Amino acid sequence: MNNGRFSISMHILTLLEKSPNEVVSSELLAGSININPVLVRKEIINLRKHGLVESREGKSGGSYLAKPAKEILLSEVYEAVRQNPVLGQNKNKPNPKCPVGKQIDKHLDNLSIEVEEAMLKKLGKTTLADFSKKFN
Amino acid sequence: MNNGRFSISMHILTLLEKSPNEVVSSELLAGSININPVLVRKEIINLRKHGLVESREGKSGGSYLAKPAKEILLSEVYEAVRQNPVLGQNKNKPNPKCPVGKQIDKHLDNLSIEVEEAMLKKLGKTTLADFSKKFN
DNA sequence: CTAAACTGTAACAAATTTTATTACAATAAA
DNA sequence: TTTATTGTAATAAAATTTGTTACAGTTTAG
Repeated sequence: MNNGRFSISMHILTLLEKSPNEVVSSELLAGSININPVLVRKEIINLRKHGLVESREGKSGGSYLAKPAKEILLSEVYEAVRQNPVLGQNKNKPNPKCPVGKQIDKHLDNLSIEVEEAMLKKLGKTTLADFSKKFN
Repeated sequence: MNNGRFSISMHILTLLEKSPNEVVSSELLAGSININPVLVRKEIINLRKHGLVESREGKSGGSYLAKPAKEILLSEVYEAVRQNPVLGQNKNKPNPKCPVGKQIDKHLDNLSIEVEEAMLKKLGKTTLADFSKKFN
């Protein structure tokens, strides 16, 4: 669940990267992403918690990158927004009386972890700076 | 969106693998997964469309694997249930007047494709038979 | 030193998506 | 020819995500 958060975070981070030495307001970010400023602020709280951005309150407040874009790996962004295993998970508990039902969650979790490792390895090869460079 | 389908499909396929030379009803599958039989049937329709299972209608009907478990790659299962890019996607159109907003969807899509390739490569190394062997 | 422009946060509402339920025609075996 | 089962549609309920409103707290600019 909760898809779309990676996109939103990447959008925020890219905009911040494009505004060095500036403090960007949630309103401005929301205008580019086209979502509600409150959602932006919530997402920023999360990014801050993971050490990717910093914010300043009060008038002419806003956010900025907590470290150089070259040092922000996209795998860090993924990990910051990650909530569930990539391969999903059962919401209902499978039947424990069934030999398959009894164990499937564990095996699917293991599989998900392996797949996630492969993803993170791939994402870890790109930095925010690399990503940002793609924009003309 | 729609997570949980990979788990459900894997559960179905594992149960079918564990019942060779048998035809398994949606009711029985639903009982192990602990979801509604109609959902199982819908998921089976999808798996059938992708050539992974076959079904028989009428009394003592049900489903069975369309080919040996050794020939079913978990990447095929993923592709069968795949609906959206792994990294998610924006629901709102970003602001086209913003240089970042204008291009971000394209760049995120490209990134998602690369990441998905890494995932599929990993998943392609395991067959349904391998997965099923993990169950005692 | 006060008004203005922000962030942080909570509470709630709306929209969307997922999951469940009910119902029944069609099919095929017993 | 009755019974168990799939296929499928329609609808309802539940869960999740997204949006909105409101406002206290903070900081800076004038």
